[in-house]
Amino acid sequence: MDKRFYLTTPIYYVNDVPHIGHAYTTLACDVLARYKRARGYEVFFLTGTDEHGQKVEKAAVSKGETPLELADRVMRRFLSLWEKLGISNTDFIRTSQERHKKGVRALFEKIQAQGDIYLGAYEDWYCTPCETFWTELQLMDGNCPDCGRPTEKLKEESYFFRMSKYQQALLDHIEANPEFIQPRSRRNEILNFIKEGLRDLSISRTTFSWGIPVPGNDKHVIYVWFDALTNYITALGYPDDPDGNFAKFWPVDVHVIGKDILRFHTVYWPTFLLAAGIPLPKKVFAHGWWTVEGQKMSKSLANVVEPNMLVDKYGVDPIRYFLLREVPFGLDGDFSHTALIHRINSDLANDLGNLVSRSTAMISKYFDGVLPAPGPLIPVDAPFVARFPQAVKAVDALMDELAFNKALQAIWDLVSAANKYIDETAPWALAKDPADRERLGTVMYNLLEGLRIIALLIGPFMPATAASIAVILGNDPQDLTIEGRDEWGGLHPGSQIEKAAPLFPRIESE
RNA sequence: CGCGGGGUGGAGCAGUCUGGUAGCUCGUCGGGCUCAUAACCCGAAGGUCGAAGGUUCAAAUCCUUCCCCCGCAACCA
Repeated sequence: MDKRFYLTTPIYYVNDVPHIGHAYTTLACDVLARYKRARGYEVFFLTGTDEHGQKVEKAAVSKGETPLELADRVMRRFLSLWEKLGISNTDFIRTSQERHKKGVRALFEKIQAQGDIYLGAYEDWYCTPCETFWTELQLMDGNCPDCGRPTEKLKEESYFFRMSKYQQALLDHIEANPEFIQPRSRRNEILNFIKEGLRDLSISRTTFSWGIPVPGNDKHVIYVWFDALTNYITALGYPDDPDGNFAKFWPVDVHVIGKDILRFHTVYWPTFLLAAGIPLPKKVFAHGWWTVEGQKMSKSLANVVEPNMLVDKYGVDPIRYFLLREVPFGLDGDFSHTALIHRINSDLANDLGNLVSRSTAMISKYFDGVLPAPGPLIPVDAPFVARFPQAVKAVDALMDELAFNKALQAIWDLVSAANKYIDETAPWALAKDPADRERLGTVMYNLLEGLRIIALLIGPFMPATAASIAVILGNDPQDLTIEGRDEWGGLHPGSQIEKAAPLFPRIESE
C-alpha cells in the first residue's frame, strides 16, 4: 500500500474574510490529514489563498490599497485562524507567489503548445461579480442565472481552451471511476451537466490587470479559475519539481471542496489536466453548507458565524468536534448555539469527560493511581474488549469515506460501552471485598486500556483532548500515532494514572 | 413545465443508490446505581415513513401521478 497522502482545501478568495464555512472545510481536511499521519502516512496537506481577479482589484482600489496589500492583509487573517484552530497544513500557497505564477504559465504554455488553446473573440453577457460569461440562452430575463444580477454584453478578444474536445474523455473517466466525484448525488449532477455539452472555455481576460499575464501577450491575464485550480500542482513544485513533491504526491488523493465549486473541480480542472497529459485527481469530495440558527448565512442578517469568537468562547476541540459530528459530511447542516451546547454537555462532558473522571477517580481511590495488572477475563469482559478492534477497523474505513460523523459515532459507541461496562462490573462493589481485589484490577485495567484506545481514535478530531488523556494515562502527549498502537493491551501495569480534572466543564444554560 | 433542497414517533435527523422485522440523538415516563462533571446504566410509551396508484413473495426504499414546505439580492466553504 502506498503510504503517501495528498489532500487539499480550496484556496480561499481574499475578497472575503474567514467564516465558519472556510473553517469547516479546512478542519475536515485537518482531521483527515492528522488521521493519515497517525496511520503512518507521509501527508502533504495544502491550503492557501486565491488572490487574483477583478473583484480583488476593485476592492483594493476602493480601499485605497494595492491588490497585494489587500491580499496580504486578508491572507494573514486566514493564517491566524488556522493557527487558532490547530490546522496542521504542510504548505500554504498564495497565487501571488512566484512559484505559483511560474507553474501556471508553464501549464498554459504546455496546453497551448499542443494546440488546445487558441485566440478567439468572445461576445457574450458577462456577470462581473461571478466573473462568468453566459450565453444568451443561459440568461434569465437578461440577468445572471447564478446570482440574478444584471449582465453586460462584452466583446472581448480571448484565449480559449478546447474543453469541448475532452468531453468524452471526461465522461469516460467519471464512468470508469465511481469514486471520482463524491458524494454520489453530486456525481449525477455533473454527469448531466457534461452531457448537455461542453463549450470551449474562455481562459483569459483583458478588462483588468491583477492576474498572471498570458505568456507572450501582456494584454491578457489568465482567467482566475485556470490560475487558481493550478495551485494544486504548483504547490508541489510543478513543473520543475525541485523537491520531488510532484512526483511523490501527484495525483492528489482528495480535493475537499464546498458544493458551490464542484463544476470547476470536476469539469474544468480535469479537462485542463487531460489536455496537459497530467493524471487526474483520485477524488473530489463536495461537502454541504451550513445555515445558522436555521437561516442562510448572510452579511445583511449579520449572522455570519465568526470562528475566532466561537473558539474563544467554547474552545478549539469542542468546535472541531461539533462541526464534524453534527452533520454528515456532504450534506447541509444547521449551526445553532443550543445544538453546540447540547453536544458539548452531552457528548463531551457527560459521556467522555465524565468517563475519564470516574475511571481515574477509581484508580486513584482503589489503587493509589497505580495501574493494576489484569487477571483473567470473564464473560462480561469479552464483548467489551472485543468492541475495540472492531471499532478501530470501522473508523479506518469511515475515514477513507470522509464519513467523519459516522467515525465519531463509532468512537462514541466505545465511550458508551465503557460507561456501561462500569455499570455492569460495579467496581465500587468489588472494592468492598478484598477477595475481589484481582477482579477489581482487571476491570480497572480494561477500563483504562479502553480509554487509551478511545483517546487514540479521538486524536485527529480533538488533538488537545487526546493529549490530555495521554498525560493522564502516563503516555507521551506528543505522540498521537495510531498505527501499531491500536491493539488491546498497550497500557503497562504499574504505570501511574493521574486523577483527572474535568476535561469539559458543563455549560450551564443562560 | 425555472433551479435546487426537503416532507420518517413531541423535536432534530439517519436509512432511500445496493427492496426483506423502522433506527439514532434529544425530550417524556418508570426503574437501577452511587465510582463520577445532579453525571452513568436499564426499560417503556410514542410512527399506516406527505398522498394515491403500480411493480414485487416483499417497498420508507423501485416506477407513475399529485400535494405541501423551504431557499434562490449580495457574500461564500
